[in-house]
Amino acid sequence: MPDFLYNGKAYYNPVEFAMDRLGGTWKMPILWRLKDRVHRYSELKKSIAHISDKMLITQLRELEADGFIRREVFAVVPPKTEYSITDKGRLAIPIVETIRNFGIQLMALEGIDIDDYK
Amino acid sequence: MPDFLYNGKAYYNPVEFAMDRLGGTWKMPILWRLKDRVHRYSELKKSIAHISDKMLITQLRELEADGFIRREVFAVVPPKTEYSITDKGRLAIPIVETIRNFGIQLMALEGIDIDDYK
DNA sequence: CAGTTTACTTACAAAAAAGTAAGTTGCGAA
DNA sequence: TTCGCAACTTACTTTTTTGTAAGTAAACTG
Repeated sequence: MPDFLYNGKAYYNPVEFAMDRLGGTWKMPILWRLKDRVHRYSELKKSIAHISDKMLITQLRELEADGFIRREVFAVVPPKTEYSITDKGRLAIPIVETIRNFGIQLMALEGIDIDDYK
Repeated sequence: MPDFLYNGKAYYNPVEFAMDRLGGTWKMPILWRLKDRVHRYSELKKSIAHISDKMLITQLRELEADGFIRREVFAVVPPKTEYSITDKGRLAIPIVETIRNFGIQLMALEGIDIDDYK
């Protein structure tokens, strides 16, 4: 397995490259919400339990920098910002779904109640 | 999205549950090797560039505790230990492959050379 | 009896990710 | 003139993950 550099960072394999973009506690939950419809910042905040402003905004910014989502600001007061998924971001949805289904499968194996996810 | 507890830890969604088991720098590379054949500790060490003894052994232990791999010790000197994937671990392989393919796709989009992974 | 081999183990340090809490902006409403 | 709203921003701390380096065990070899 050869190494490669991207934006000054060394990666050892494609899994690491992918997870550097999709990984962490919050990115996949965000993409999962945006796959169905546009969300305002405050809607994401309400929809994703436990996330703090700091985490929400940093993850949104990183997803935007990676081209997975797009941010549209409206010049109104109080402010309004809408986040939506891009075509590139849509490429990630099947992967998120695969991971999610695997999680549900593992949860079922461990006897964790799954009904909320069906 | 409801929370749930497992082994004293709170999870917010199935993705987090799955990634708690498959995530980190080394677990998927290990499973990816074991999918084809049994490996001795030293073979994994040689095969996975940059991994330290500490990381290799801790990740192997966690994968074993989660039932994804199995460890067989031979009573010989110098020691010999073989690691192999379990049926449960095999369930993870398609997920690893999906993530890996997505990583390759992203790398291609960024103009990173992909030939080594085909 | 010192050296070699393999699979670990341990202590410690560094880096990365995540969390907490408080503050900022601009304007329309009360 | 103060208040509230929505979308951030900042400073700081804690937690988690990863890395580094050195050491151990047990038996066979020369």
